[in-house]
Amino acid sequence: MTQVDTSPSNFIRNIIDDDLNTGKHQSIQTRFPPEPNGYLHIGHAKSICLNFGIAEDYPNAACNLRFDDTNPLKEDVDYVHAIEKDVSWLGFKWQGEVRYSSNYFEQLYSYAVELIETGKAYVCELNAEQTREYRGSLTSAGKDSPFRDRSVEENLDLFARMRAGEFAEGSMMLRAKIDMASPNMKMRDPVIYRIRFAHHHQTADKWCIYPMYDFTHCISDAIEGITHSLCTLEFEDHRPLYDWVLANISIAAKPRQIEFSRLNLQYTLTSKRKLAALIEENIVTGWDDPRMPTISGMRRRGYPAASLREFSKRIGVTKQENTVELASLEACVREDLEANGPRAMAVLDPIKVIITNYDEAKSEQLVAPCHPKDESMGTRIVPFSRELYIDRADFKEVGNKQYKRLKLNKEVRLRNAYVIRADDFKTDAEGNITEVHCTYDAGTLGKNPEDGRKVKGVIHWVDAKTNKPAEFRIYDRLFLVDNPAAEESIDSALNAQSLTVQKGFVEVSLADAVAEKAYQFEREGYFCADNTDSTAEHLVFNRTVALRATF
RNA sequence: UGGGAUAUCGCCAAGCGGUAAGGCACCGGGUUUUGAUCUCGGGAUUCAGAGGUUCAAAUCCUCUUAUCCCAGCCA
Repeated sequence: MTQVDTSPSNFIRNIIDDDLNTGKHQSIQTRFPPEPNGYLHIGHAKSICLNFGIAEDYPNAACNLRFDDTNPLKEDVDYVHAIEKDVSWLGFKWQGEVRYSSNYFEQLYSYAVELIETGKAYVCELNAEQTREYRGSLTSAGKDSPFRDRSVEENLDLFARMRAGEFAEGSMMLRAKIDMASPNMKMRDPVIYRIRFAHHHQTADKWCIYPMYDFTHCISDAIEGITHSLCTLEFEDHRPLYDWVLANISIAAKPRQIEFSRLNLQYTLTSKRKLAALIEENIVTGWDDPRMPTISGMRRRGYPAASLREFSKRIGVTKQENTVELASLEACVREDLEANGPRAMAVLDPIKVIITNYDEAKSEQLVAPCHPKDESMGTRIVPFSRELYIDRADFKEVGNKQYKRLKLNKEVRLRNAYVIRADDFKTDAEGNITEVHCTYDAGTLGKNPEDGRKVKGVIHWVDAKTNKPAEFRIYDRLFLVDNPAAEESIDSALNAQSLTVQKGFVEVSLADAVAEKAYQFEREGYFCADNTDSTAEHLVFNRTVALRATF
């Protein structure tokens, strides 16, 4: 028996192993640092699982949740709460209190002053357009700002007055004095403070200057004792700056930034900005629309947190650009739901079945297992009587050999009940089937026909008397193209059929279905009651994912 | 010659000089009161390409090619 390997291996964990083995670090500290400017999505789930996963797997390791809130214009406390909820729901616990970069504004300011004092930062008055011109291009060097050689005293004075609110937004900025000719654009005297007369969700109106990401992140990491600062590939060019800041201020800690590739998922958008646009344009109903790749959307859709963790584990962590197939995610969802979803029956597109040889006054309380393999899930009562509903797709007057369902004059098994034979059917004026008349074999409950007849097909059904009406929301991918991010106009790539609604019935045991709790509606797929719209009076079920279909 | 990164099966991904793991997808067989599940079996003579070093190379060296990222007072 080989041991089940639960902790994944990847190049980052290899680095950590080395750092532990060589004694560089005694324990590991990571952080998950979202900006509270939107909801978390599947891409964040990868990062969360990486950072918190490391914290869980290494001795004395921990992971902080830190809001990188240095741009008050884009942020909101509502996002803070939603993000906390999503991380918790995914099953992770952050160390101590939630952190905010804004907690460190005062220290950040002091370090900026230090940089000025050592001649490594200066107040620049170039406007935005001039700044861009002076920066040069990818293939040509930039040129020094005319304000670059101000005296320390003047810089100190100006910076203090920037903080005091004496200057207009955009009129001044603090820049690190590095190298305007650096081949790395990020090192061409990057802006480290800008003026913003904006209300901040954490610090209110205390500040009118805000530090930039590159200055803030590395220092926040150092303050928190982060050993490994994990971020995505687009920050590779920022690493020299990250190290430069820490090397040029009086802080001892030297966290290491390591970059990994972000997750791309087929047919889905993983950009907060673009997801926000979908909401803006009413293409979806909100961040938690079940079609959204957000954690809250997937939760509402019925994806188990464990399946998202499993997915993160399976896709791995590398520096390679990647686009993961949707099938890979869905396989994780199905695997979890197959094991954990109690079975039930629901008919999404009903037609009536009348069992002509079944007593009108009679009704039975059939007992059905909640799971075909897991007896611990128990059983449920499924009422059976003369009139039932089956799915429209499960009856045909004539069907070929491949069609294993109900055909005229043929038999089929009603799941958890009897074998029936279709004798007749009725249609409406348009020729649509409205009723199927059947006879049942009373000797086939819980056993095969005694004469040895083979009945191949099995179809699901609900009792016409005791059922509960329900709305079913069937979801499909939001986009027709596998890389919607590459589209210049999203609208033409939209899948008009991303949501279809069906009205049908569920078995009575589902009357009090709890929101987000997964069920397998046999032969239909995995469903859960909608956490927003489902009520006892009006049941609404979301199809989380269909069953695998192999015919 | 701006800089930085990446190239292993359709999609992910192990591999770290000793002769190509695994998952998803796919294709076959079996079981089954879910066309589900489960189960058994199949698949890279080959690691972007070309040279080179070595008894031995996906792993080391050289060159080439392709792709991604960087010119916000966003993160």
